[in-house]
Amino acid sequence: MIDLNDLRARPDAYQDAAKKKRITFDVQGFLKLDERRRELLAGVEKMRAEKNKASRDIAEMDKGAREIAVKEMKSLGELLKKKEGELAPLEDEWTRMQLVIPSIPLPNVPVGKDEAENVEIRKWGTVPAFDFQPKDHVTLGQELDIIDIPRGVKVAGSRSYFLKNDGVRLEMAVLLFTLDRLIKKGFTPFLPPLLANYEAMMGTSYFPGGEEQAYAVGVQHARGEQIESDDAYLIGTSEVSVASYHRDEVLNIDELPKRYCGLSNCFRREAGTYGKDTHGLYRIHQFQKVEQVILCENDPEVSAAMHREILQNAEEVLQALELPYRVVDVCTGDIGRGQVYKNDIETWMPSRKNYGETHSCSSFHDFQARRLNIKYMDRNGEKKFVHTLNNTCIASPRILIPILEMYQNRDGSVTIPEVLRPYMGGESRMEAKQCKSVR
RNA sequence: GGAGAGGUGGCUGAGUGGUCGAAAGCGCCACACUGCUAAUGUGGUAUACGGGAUUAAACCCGUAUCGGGGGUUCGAAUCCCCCCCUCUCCGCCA
Repeated sequence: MIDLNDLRARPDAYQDAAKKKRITFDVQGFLKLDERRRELLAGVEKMRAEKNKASRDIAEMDKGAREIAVKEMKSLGELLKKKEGELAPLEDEWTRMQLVIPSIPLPNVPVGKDEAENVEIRKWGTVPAFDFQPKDHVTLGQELDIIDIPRGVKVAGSRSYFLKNDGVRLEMAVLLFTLDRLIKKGFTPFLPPLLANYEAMMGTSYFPGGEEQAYAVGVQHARGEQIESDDAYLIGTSEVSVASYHRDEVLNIDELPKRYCGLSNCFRREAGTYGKDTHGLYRIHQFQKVEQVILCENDPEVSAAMHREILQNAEEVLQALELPYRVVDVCTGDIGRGQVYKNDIETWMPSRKNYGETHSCSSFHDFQARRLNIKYMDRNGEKKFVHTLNNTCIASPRILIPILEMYQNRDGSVTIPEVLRPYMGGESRMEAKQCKSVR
């Protein structure tokens, strides 16, 4: 949600933002509605004021006068109801439209139409040259008996998988390693609810717009008709739960910034991606992620510093894992409705012969905070909306793609990254046709 | 799922039909006092929307909001109905 006064003051800036973000939003149309609403509202409020005043007067009247006044009040009440009836649909539309007004991207965001126009800002690590024919993570996972995609599909449909044996341990290792690092840096860890209500989905700005990407929780009859539903959605990221943690709260400035991280399963319907990234563990319905969430002061410089911090945290994890990556400035066409600035980190994936997105670092300024109604008390006793930011710190099993592929050896075994070994009983290799769980 | 109690401002907590947007306390802000700190005194302090004055903020008026929605009434925090949530007890259960 944006500041309406700001929209009224510089409508062109918002129309421009919508255009650059490739979001359809008719600013002039909204302003017309806004004006019409104000007109009607003024009329309604005037009538209400009259009615309220008359009501107060009645209290001091004697019986006879009161009876006459009450009669007059009834007809006034009916007129008012009619006026209110005219206003109501306008108010609904006005509220609905406000939720889809995009925020204005920061000046340094490159203008572009889609992800192809994202701009690389730095690279780390060296893309490897194998002196043997490398395998992809699907083959490696199969041979090591740590990933079973066909049976995942059998049980849960497309884009499903089983991790087993060391695949389980490797994923847990990666998550725990990352979580521990963040905790050491002062982040408060959360295992948040995996189910969130509409308020949380809307507040973090996934709704309206992202409904079809979220699994809604309901009870369906076998024939498919909905017989019962809950106001609950499976989260696509713990950002939803963790950022909503302080919804409707007023924080103390001394508590800021809040450095939070959530470890959660993430669920995505991936509607509209048929045929895209169908191979392997890249695009799947369910995964696990350690997500960083920051609430800080309403100050662009402070939140910019926080943005750099959480971006660096993620980069440090990849560096510790010795995985080559690059960081891009996400262009206006690929940035979300609410984000004012966004970086993606893409990690080298040998089988794709390319960098693949593994992290996404977003600054929202007060866009989410307005929806979530999260404020803080300034030093002058003034209440302000916080700024919110979030960034992936690690997401698995997607990160297993580069780990398995980068660390594979000629004999089909996979070396366990050094920093993960303490989380895997000190072991250093995963070898084919061995099941360590029964060894 | 059954029975009972309850949801009021940043917090605690009064308020059962008419200046109640709401007592009191805490917290916070401003000012005063005071070697500093602490303490004390005085005043201020909900949010959103709309209008007016000014235009860097301050200010004035109005409307709505006491979990959410609907109803009764000239008038609702207060009465009625539905829903949501919390607590206690019972049932069921990983």
